[in-house]
Amino acid sequence: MPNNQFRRGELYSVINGMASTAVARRLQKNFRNAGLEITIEQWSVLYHLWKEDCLSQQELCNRTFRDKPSITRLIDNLEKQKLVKRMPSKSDRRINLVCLTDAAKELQDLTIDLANQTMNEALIGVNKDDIETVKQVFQKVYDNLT
Amino acid sequence: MPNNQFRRGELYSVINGMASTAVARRLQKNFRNAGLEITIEQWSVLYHLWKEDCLSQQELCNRTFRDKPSITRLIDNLEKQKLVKRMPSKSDRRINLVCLTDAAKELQDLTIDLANQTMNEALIGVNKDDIETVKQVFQKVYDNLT
DNA sequence: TGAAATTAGTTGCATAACTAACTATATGCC
DNA sequence: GGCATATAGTTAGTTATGCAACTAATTTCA
Repeated sequence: MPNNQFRRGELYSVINGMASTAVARRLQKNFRNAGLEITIEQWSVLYHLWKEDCLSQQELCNRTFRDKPSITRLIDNLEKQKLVKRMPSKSDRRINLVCLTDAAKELQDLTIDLANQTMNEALIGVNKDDIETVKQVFQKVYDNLT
Repeated sequence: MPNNQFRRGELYSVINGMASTAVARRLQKNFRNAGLEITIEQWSVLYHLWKEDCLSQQELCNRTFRDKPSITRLIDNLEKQKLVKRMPSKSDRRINLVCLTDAAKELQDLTIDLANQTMNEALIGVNKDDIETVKQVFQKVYDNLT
């Protein structure tokens, strides 16, 4: 199990996503403790659908930074759990629109609360300017590489 | 495929490790282009062994922030590729010491160069103080959650 | 109009992650 | 000494990721 032997100055740890996986693990645990059976990856898809329902799979790829096979399988699993439904687009028969079910709509408030709580726990003692800096660095890194 | 539609101010994207996975993907690609068949996960294990050879699996868990089954399988795969060898510890028969082979030692310089190059590409236009801030925030988040 | 190229999505294969349950060895303590 | 507990590592099952190759529908353009 991970412990606290991380040493400051270890840039390669950034590659391994140390902090973000710690957040992800905690959020997953908080979902489980609340009796929710969704994974954080599934939740991240739902999150974008709550903001805008019935997106194409390609649009979900763009918004969640995943490739197409990943989205295909996440949607497969979400469909099995009856949280989303694939609807063929009327204007372009190549496209599946992914739409929320009522069951998924009911998860929105609770899970977003849990996510906010988790982020608050994670960010105790971190000041707002530094959070802004992290976001800007992430954006820059992402832009540099894509 | 991920594109550049990320919007600033989207904290949940941090959860998904957007930037660190972009770095990981790029490093993986750079390995492949150099004809190296190792994954970045395998490389992260080798990286710690280059700093200190013949660590126990538990110690590799601690240093790479992975759980025990993950390390078991990474070592399985590294052993298949003849890059490490499990050696039973003489003082404690529960322990496997994971030691580098000569083949692995030869990978050190090239792969660390590739990693440095990748980090440099990723960090173009990011100033040193901001990198320090990111590392400190990561450390704080990690400490908060563990 | 019709062939070539592009776009949306799926499938197969390999690697890796997490959880839970397991074996084997070592340690603590009465 | 011997039982309870802790530690090191493995195995099984599910989910997720990355890549390459694939099908089907749409667009481009000669």
